[in-house]
Amino acid sequence: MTSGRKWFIKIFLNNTKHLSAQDVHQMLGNQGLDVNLSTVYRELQFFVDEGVIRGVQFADGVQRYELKEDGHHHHLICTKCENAQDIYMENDLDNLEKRITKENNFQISHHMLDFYGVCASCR
Amino acid sequence: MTSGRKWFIKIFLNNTKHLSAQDVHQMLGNQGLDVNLSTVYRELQFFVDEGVIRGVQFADGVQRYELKEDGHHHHLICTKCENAQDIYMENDLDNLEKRITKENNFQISHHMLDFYGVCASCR
DNA sequence: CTAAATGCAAACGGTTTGCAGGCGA
DNA sequence: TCGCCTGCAAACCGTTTGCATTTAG
Repeated sequence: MTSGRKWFIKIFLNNTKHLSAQDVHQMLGNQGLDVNLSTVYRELQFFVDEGVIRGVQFADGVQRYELKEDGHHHHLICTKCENAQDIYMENDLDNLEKRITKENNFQISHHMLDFYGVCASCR
Repeated sequence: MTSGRKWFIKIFLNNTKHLSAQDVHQMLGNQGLDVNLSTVYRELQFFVDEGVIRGVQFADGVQRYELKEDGHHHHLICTKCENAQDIYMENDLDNLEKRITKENNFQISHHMLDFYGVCASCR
């Protein structure tokens, strides 16, 4: 457990956002920590392998990460300010998944559901 | 309307798949059409601007395209063979969208819903 | 002391762009 | 003819990798 790694955890725990490698790199820089960008990528991969974080993709194709302990949820992505917030749904799409699995003979393991639109503060 | 552009349309009309620029480039090549890759990107952008096709993103971050006239639908993406098929839902998530819009004060314009799993032929 | 973590530079894959020439209307 | 379409090469951006060095346990 190195000092750099400790900072990683702090950044993710203190942040509700969905961070790209560049985001993390910049936030470390803001704290005076001059960590190499490739180290950032390696740390992110490390935490993915450890099951601590998980990658998410929005429409721009950039890889972002979120804490896995936040559980399964979906995103409201503002097309103006680019911010994304999490939303949680009871029962999620369980019934829908069951129906689709049956009707299409396709064994669903998980899904990604993201809503795009304009958030309250951008309207 | 150049000869190359005609081929583009054919490829999309004859194809139910979700094609990346590289896919299209290769398919053109298979037909003996040696179109430059950057031309492919430009054609794709042209058809996006014209409203003929639309970009879609799966988990790998590669930009793919589908015919817009296929209407709104979702995807069943096989994690083994990487193929994606379209599924259509009556009423879609209309009620869900309304509820979320109201509960979160977020004006939803559209959504992306993709299911990941194993398709019939890969099981 | 050893394995893991890091910096650095180079390579990579997908995508975009500037420019010069070619083609369609 | 004129403007759009195209090829080519170079640049770009996010990401990965090899290698030498430093650090933690």
